[in-house]
Amino acid sequence: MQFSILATDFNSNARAGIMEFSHGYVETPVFMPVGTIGAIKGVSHETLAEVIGAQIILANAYHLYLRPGMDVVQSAGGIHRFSTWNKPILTDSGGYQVYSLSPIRKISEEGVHFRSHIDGSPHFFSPENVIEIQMKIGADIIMAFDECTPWPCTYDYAETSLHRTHRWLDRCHAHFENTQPYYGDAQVLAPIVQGSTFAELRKISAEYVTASGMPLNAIGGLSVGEPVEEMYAMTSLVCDILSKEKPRYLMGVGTPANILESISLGIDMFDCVLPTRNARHGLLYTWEGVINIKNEKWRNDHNALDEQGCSWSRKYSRAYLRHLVQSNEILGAMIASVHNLCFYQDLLRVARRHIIEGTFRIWKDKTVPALEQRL
RNA sequence: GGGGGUGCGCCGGAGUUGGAGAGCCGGGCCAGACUGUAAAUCUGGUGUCUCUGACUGAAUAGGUUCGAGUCCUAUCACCCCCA
Repeated sequence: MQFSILATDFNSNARAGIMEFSHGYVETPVFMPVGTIGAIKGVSHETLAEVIGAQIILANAYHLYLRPGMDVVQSAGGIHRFSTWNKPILTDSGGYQVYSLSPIRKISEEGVHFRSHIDGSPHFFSPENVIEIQMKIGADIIMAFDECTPWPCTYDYAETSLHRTHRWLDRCHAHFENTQPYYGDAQVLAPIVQGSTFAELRKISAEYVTASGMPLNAIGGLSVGEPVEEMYAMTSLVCDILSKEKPRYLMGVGTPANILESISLGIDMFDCVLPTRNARHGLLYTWEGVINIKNEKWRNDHNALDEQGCSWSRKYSRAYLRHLVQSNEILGAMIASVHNLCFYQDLLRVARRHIIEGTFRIWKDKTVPALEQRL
């Protein structure tokens, strides 16, 4: 993987760059739509590439491992061939599921025993087999196996978890170095900074991750319920420590405003379920603010969803989308998802342009309040 | 025209052997939540008011009773059967 920084903002830590993978280029800062099971819910790959213009997407090792299973993905020749998405893909390790499926798992030094959320069957994830699974999936970027700590959590818990995550990182690294890619395409392993909202722990973790010398670094364990100020504080602190020459990935973030603020702190990569999940629940993001399309006030609004949006957003009306979402029609979820992903894509594209022009900070300060309006 | 049956919330069900209803379930509707997706999910509201509490309410009008959504009478509406 190659990463080049093309421009840096004058009044913030924002930077614009480009990453090169065996499956293509990715311009940063970038938003990666979340396709947990190898599909962005409700959005075809054609639409994703041609209408939305996504450059890289996420998939999840935990979910693909449980279903359809590694045998299927491997016999297809990896996730790119299996899904027909031939641009870069990042797989999450399942560390987040250790957090979100906490009632049905048990963490030990060796790894995590858990039950399938699908059929209750018992399974075991270790740093080694999670790397193995992700190499078999064949994503361009694979994530270290970590524990995403819940918020709030005690200092002691965060510290214990943090050191275990670091030991797991070393095991991930070792297994990664000793394994050849299954499909001949280069893969990179990304370590994850943890430490909850404790500055001291975040610093230790950022230094540990930096010392591991990997080509792309991630920040995890944020946007799990903590106040946004704490999220920004931790992100800022960690960005100052992580290598400036390497891409920084803030996992699971966030709202449009979160993304712009985090870019200004030095983040290059984002992923979040909000644009797709909220789309299915009727929330649309626009430059003027957030629209709840289910609200009665749109009932007879035959204007376009968003005049500044993509071809779909300019074509379909608010009243029509309200009707579709109201009726629980699949097409409603599809249109809303495409709209939101297009908006996120646009947001990042405009942000990048301002970074290159050196006007990011000013533009960001002016834009964020508008993004947070409710329409 | 005769006989029988049924009437309560926006809708559909359930239920009430004369004994505490603003009240069960589902739907609709109105809002809210959602951040490395166990999520096309979840939560709340949905008679009126001067709203931490009151008031009105079981088709309508009477009646019996300590007490009526429940029993009686009349009227109205709808459904079924006969002519």
